[in-house]
Amino acid sequence: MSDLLERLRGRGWRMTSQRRVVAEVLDGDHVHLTADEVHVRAAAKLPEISRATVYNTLGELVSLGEVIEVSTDGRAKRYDPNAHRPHQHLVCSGCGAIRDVRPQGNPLSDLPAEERYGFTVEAVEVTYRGVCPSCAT
Amino acid sequence: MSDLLERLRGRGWRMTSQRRVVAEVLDGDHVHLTADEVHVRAAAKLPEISRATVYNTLGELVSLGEVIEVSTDGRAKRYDPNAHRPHQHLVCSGCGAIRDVRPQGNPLSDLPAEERYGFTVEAVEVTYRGVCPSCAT
DNA sequence: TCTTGACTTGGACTCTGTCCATTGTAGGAT
DNA sequence: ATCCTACAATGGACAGAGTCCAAGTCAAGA
Repeated sequence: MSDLLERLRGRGWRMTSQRRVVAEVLDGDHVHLTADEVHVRAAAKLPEISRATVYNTLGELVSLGEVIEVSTDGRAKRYDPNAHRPHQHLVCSGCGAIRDVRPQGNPLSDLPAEERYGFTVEAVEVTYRGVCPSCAT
Repeated sequence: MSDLLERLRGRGWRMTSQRRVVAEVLDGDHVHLTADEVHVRAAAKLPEISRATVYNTLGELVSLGEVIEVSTDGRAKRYDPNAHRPHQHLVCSGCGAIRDVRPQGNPLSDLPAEERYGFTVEAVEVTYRGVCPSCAT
């Protein structure tokens, strides 16, 4: 994750302890925290960090393309630091748990022109929905 | 849409003027209203209908599988009455407009077992993101 | 027509997220 | 090493979306 910090510094990001802590909290695979969860974990390391700063920092990371914003359920958005490897999400309808999954040989053939209604299509999102082992009891 | 009302009555739904009005508002193709928009349009026909009833009714229609809940942007959920023909969504990142599109081949190839993390996979959602003609200026 | 349990109402409340004026500080300049 | 200042953090008020609940209403079966 220090390479992330390097990259950000290179882009002219002013490095503050708050931003560093938020970046640290977002490290790892299969991490999909809500802004509030990020705040709680960040505050454990830096108690005086404010909610507004967490929201600001997450928003900046998303704009910079370092973090992906995922809203799978209409509740709180989740933040996925695994932005540099394309992947899809497997979501539990019970508890909302999310796992990253990788596309097989399935390149999501582009939408044919006659189905585009004049849109410029830029991305495709695939979400698998199901029930996780813990919720399946 | 009267066939919808028939189906609901058949399932033991008590038919009230509020429910009828909500069902009418949701009629048509490419309809993806927010709960609030449904409330405004319903209130135009039945002024005393309450927000809570609109939410209740939409929730019931979703449970019954007659309407699909779509949350594409972390803002208000949208309600899609076109639940009986499988389809995908094309969403404008600018204004949030949604169009229904139909799958070409069969992009829903199941997730391979080794990628399921023990989940029971029940559905796949595909969302194309882009910019609509009006926002492309 | 009567009865009753299902439905509706509206207002309070929660959760998520944004805004803004004020205060603090990273990091280049001296 | 210290000073400056533009950029960042703070926290509290605010807003939008949705849920909850106690009380009143009504659809439809007897």
